[in-house]
Amino acid sequence: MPTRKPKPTISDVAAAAGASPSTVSAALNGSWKRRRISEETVTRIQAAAAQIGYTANLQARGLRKSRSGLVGMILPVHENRFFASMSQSFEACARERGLCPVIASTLRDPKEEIRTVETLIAYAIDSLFIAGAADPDALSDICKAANVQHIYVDLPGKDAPSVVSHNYHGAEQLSRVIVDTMPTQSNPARAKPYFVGGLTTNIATSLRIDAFRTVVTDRLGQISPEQVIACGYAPGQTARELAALCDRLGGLPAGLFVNSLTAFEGALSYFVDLPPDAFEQSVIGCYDYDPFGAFLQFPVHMVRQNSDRLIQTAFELIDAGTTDPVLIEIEPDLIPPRTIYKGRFSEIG
Amino acid sequence: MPTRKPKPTISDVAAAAGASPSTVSAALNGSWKRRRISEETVTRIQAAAAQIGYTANLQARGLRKSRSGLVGMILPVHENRFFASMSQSFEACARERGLCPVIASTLRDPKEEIRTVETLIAYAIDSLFIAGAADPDALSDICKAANVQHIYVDLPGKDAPSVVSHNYHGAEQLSRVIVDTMPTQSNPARAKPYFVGGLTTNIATSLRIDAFRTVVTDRLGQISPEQVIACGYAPGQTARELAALCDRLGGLPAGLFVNSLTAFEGALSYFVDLPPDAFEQSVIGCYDYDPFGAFLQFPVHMVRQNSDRLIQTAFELIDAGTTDPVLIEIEPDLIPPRTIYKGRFSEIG
DNA sequence: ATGAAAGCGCTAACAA
DNA sequence: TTGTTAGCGCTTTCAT
Repeated sequence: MPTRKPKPTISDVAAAAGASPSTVSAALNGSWKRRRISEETVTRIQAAAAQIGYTANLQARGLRKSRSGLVGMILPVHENRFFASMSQSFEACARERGLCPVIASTLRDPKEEIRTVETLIAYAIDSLFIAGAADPDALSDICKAANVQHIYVDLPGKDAPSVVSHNYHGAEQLSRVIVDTMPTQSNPARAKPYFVGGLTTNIATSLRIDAFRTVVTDRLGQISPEQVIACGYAPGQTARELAALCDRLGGLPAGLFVNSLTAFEGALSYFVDLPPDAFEQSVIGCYDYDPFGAFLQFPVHMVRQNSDRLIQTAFELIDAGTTDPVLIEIEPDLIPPRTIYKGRFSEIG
Repeated sequence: MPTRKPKPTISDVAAAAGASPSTVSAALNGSWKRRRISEETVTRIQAAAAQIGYTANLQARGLRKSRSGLVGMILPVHENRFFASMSQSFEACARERGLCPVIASTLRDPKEEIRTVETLIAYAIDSLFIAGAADPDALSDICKAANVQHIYVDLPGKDAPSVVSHNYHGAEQLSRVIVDTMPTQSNPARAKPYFVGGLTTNIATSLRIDAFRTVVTDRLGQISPEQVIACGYAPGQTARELAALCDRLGGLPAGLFVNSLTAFEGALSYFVDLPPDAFEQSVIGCYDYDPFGAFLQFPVHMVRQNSDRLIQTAFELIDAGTTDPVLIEIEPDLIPPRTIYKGRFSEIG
């Protein structure tokens, strides 16, 4: 077992460079311009630091400055292309600003959300981005109590700024393309479009349902409550609900609006057992985009939220110190079936 | 603008409970059992703490104990179902241990990897999990210099324990199913199987290529170098290479082994422009699994790495303080086309 | 059974 | 132009 050599500290550098700790501190963190320290000393100190392999202890710095340099984001799941894109954008924006991103998934569990936010605050994060929380407003309360700057992305909240997709518009477009291209069904039970997935307590979901209802009523004259199945996000649950529905109808409905990728994943696990021609009499759409989802066995219309703009705009608000509950809505895009969207990382991977 | 009320500290609690800071500290972090503090004082202190809404400053604690309670993981990209699953498993394991996970993506850029690891170390992470690094061994050096416990997941490294998928086995199975089910092609140019994606400098890729070569040679008698196109992970690049290949061959090859989901995504963006019958004379496989990829327009054989077991095993090694470069290989699973694997989160989403 | 005091590594006044 | 000092909030001997 090799002897643990302790990490060099600022005073080691001071000793090596023949300067005082505070001078070293200033020389190393850039604040030396304000402090009239000779450029020569600075170079000497930097050399010494490099020489002995000094790197700052960011915990200590954070403690002293009461700014940690950490930015937090919470989201429901990593295994979801939409949230994964949010993470990717979030990281890029955080890095640009010299901040260290901390991303936590909370599985849509309100208790877990609260625990996680408290933990992040305990680490003195400078700001928090909230995506897809089950109980957004509870989180706001915690942040306000702790005086932590925070912002909602993806879902609007009160008491803090929000940058969200224009859920109504997106769902309206998706509903229209579904309703307008639905094949005519010989079986009248299957002639109606259905909405499946999500939770009515989720604001995004409820806006999307509104849009779906309006479009359906507008185009078809009426809609019945059973056409909206907000059975949550869990794939397993969606699979079961869909199976039950198709059982009742005698096949897939002519139109299916799947709300969220996780629900869609559940739908897939049901679809897998269907014969290939089962999809011929249906048109399917999914709110949220996944490149693989775009090339399934049957065509799928998808709505792509612009995670880059969502996150970038949110960062700009945070940078500006915005704290009042403005609401900015970003237009999502309707992506036709069999279209692979080329993201900003398509030359990296 | 409301007055900033500073977060209550341990001495605020001390004052409120009529005790000393050190007693409060002990009472609150559980170390009071060792310190013979009366149960009554403990309850009194806990009450006071709850009363004034005290929560520990984890930065300060970390500084003092030189253990932050943070565990880091680096990976190439979030927008990849395999790595997203790793994140999900990593979070769960970290939380179980009362640790706070910090996940960073480094876009397969060696410089970025190093910068990121240095940042994580500067935040005094207790340990680091390395997944899919472009230059794994450079990271080991940094960790060792800083005395940070670390482990490789997904790719083996030297100088530290590794828990990886059995890449050879996985690729062998995938190659076999491809070669054995390849349709006979009228056009001899298209009769051979191809490997596309990844980098030969990546150990996982090179093992998979070995397996592919061996299987092809074994079954078909020979293999030529041009059958292996290790053009990196970027979707755009894979798309271009594939387009060029199909141009040369006059269509898709009879067998295609796509190495990694990002490469597969690139392949898709080429496939999208092909007529539906273009896939009839080919069998396609992808190393790594994606639920949507499992139900594409054409059947896809996929290899699913067991991220849960990968991460769990790695955590056990870390828990045990293992520091020598053991290599543990976890068997991946071959997933037949049109099979949706039900993960542990299928009832959550 | 509890408290006093020192110090983790850093930065920000304030002196010099 | 640089050094000295105090202190961020916490834990940990060591006294009491």
